[in-house]
Amino acid sequence: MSLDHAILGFLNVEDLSGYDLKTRCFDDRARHFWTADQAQVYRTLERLHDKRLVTLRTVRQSRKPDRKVYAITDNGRRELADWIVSKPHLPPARDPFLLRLEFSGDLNDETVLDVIARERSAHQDRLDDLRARVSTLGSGSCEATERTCLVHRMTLDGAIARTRATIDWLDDCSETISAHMAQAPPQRTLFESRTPKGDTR
Amino acid sequence: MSLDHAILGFLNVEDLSGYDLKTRCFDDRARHFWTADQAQVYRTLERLHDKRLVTLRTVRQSRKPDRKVYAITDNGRRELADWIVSKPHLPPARDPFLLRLEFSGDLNDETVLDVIARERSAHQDRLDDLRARVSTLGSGSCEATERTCLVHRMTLDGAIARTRATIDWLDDCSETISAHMAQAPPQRTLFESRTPKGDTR
DNA sequence: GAGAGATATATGACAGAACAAGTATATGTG
DNA sequence: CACATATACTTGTTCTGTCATATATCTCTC
Repeated sequence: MSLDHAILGFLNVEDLSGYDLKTRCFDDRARHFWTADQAQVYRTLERLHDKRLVTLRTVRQSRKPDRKVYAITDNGRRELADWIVSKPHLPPARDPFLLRLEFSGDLNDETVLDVIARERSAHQDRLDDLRARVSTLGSGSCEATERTCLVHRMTLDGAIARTRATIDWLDDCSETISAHMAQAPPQRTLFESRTPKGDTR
Repeated sequence: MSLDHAILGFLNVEDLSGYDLKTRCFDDRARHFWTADQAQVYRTLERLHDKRLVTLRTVRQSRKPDRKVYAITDNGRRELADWIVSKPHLPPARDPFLLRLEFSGDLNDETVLDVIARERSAHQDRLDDLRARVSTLGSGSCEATERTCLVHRMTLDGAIARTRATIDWLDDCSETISAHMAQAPPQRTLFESRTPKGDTR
């Protein structure tokens, strides 16, 4: 699965320890398209080592705990390249906000507007973060090859494009509901006043 | 988890069996924002029943297997309403395509263009499906309340907006790489170029 | 010198999700 | 008549991801 290949991908650029992968890669560089927690990273590294896709050397440090530094093998590189060009499969859609929205038909307009506004705010925060990261790119933070730098920039642009589209759509939703409010009479709130239909068990 | 609330949401509209939920709800109506497999649906229904959020009645059918029809309880409705207005949390980003793109710095341009084109095609299929579903909405397929119909339309619009943004961005990526190809000398290929043969991972 | 925080790795327990397969009945198709 | 398909529910297994916690050392600050 993808976490294996994510780790192989980072190791293809440079040798890294589990700690490096967690902090520098997943929490920092890749956080707009993949995340992983520490336990997952360490266990996956073990698995990749068993499969001979990475090698391991222990680096003693003078005044810090030992580091276990992993390096990709030729098998690992082959596995990575095969995966990159393998058949694309879109992950199953799973969007908690659309779920909420779908079921908010019974809520009053003010409540729905508030739910939308809070969702918008979360996406705006994400957008600010993405833009801040793009703005640091030109200024020497990308010391890798030009191509590596280019595709990284592309992933940020992709995340930005989708986030912007989401925010614009949320604004449309707010407008639609506001318009609906203006022309419709104040509504009854169905949620509190449902007729109890169920006997207990 | 969200699946619990998805099921409560559907049951808030009408009583349903596990089979109904799987086929009519998750595979059909909700496939643009949530999916679930059969095992998951049945096990979740059991859990909701244990928690007294739904009730169960068995309906004998003359020439078909019995149906276990579930109905939401007042507790279930309360749980659902609380969840809808609860603090939004954006799910951690997890996009296999961005992962591939990030690590494709070593591939030759033609290969990357092909990977992008195949990804675009998958999104285009999704977009076609979404548009087809929107176009059936006006014509009486939405027999529910006006509000229920409105928010459902909004969820489709949201999925469309994001898919369109993704396709536009993929086109930008293709253009950028084509431009890069035109001006740069033929590149060394660190990876062997691999024939893009489907293989699911 | 006490405590917070960063560096570094590891394990146990568990829930959620995916994948596979099994049971049963009825209908339609070639 | 065999086979596929639709209806309807169930079980087993594995994988993935999350959370909490543990160990150990060093640096910085109050």
